[in-house]
Amino acid sequence: MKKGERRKQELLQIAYRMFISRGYENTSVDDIIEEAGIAKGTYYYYFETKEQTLEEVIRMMIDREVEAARQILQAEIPVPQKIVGIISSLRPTQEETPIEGALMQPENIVMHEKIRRKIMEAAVPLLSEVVQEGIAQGIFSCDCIAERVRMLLVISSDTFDEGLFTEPDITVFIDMTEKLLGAQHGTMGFIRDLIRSGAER
Amino acid sequence: MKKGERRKQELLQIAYRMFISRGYENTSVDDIIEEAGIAKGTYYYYFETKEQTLEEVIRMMIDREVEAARQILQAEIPVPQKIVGIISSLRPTQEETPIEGALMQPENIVMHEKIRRKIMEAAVPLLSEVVQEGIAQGIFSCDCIAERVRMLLVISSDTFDEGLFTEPDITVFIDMTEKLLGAQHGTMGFIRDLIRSGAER
DNA sequence: AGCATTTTTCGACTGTTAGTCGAAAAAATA
DNA sequence: TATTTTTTCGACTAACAGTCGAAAAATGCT
Repeated sequence: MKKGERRKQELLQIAYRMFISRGYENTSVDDIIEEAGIAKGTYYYYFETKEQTLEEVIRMMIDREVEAARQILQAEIPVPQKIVGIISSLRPTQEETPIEGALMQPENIVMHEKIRRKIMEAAVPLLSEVVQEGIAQGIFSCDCIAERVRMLLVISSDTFDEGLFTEPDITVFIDMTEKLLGAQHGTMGFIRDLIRSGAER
Repeated sequence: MKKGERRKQELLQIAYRMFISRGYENTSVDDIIEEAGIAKGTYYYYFETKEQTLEEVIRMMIDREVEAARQILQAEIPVPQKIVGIISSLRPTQEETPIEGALMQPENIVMHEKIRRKIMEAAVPLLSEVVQEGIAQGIFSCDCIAERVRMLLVISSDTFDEGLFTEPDITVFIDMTEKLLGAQHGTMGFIRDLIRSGAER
């Protein structure tokens, strides 16, 4: 029962790398087993279907990202920075895709969408907590927190996944974030500088 | 050159019906040709790939919906109603899926996402025009119209495609729509009644 | 150790699918 | 009628996910 667990982790790692770099649809089970140097039957001894592998790969990613997000949750930084920090730590791709980077958007919809949904689930409770904190500090003021957080995530993933970094896009995003949470105008303005300095790199 | 065009339309109709009712992924080319009573080669005489068929089916749907949306654009109704009318006329599924209805969300991501993007493209200019009209009438007040319209579409598709019709979801949606466009509180409140009366059915 | 049981591995096999191709049939044109 | 173009056919290929029974390796038991 020891060897098995190691093998499974190894396969998950390989699948993870390949799904990220070439995309889920463009990675065949044969590709994975060739890379791993095992036979078809061995693969299916560990996974019921290819989709289950994807599911587990995503769970792995999310777990890691949620862990990072929890760190930020407990950090000693201003609430607005926490929000942005958590959202961007839960962002997929970016560092994940070594060089290519864009291979996540164009034709890898299924994986992208599954990730998006899982992140949504994981992020709502975390961010809700931070928003509560913000309300307690008088920075935010709103009801229906979970629903607002959800909407914040939706507009974030649209804006950032789609790579909409024009000035008006950012302006609207900031404006909406502030109004969504009932924050004073300017509260989230620092996002602009963050994106600007991040985009240069 | 006449028979060919008819055949193609016929195939598009069949594909359309099958994609909608069973989903794109669950419809094989063999299913389509069996339904149409033709041979494989004939299908591929009209379409390069299955995906191209999907593309054309979607174009067909969107064209039809955009036509309906244009009617609303020119109608003599208040601007807020126009906005809602256009958005819901561009909504996929609903009437499209005769009985099943839900077959669009669960495991038909690729098609759903392609439709979403196409609708986005088509809807932004239409809605921007209406928003302009609203601004001229003093009902709305905002800059970055295209970006705001885009965001409105994003939150609409999330809220409605996902079927989030709880009271808080609707409240937040209405609130955000008003703030997004710089409308007075209450301007979009009628949406609640619309959803309520629509949901009963 | 020797034997039995469980875990892990193998790879040939099946079935489904998208897509190809050359040749025949049908329609249009001359 | 002859020829050229459009349309149709269906057998074929290649890629793929997933199955299965049997062999090998590891583990436990006495």
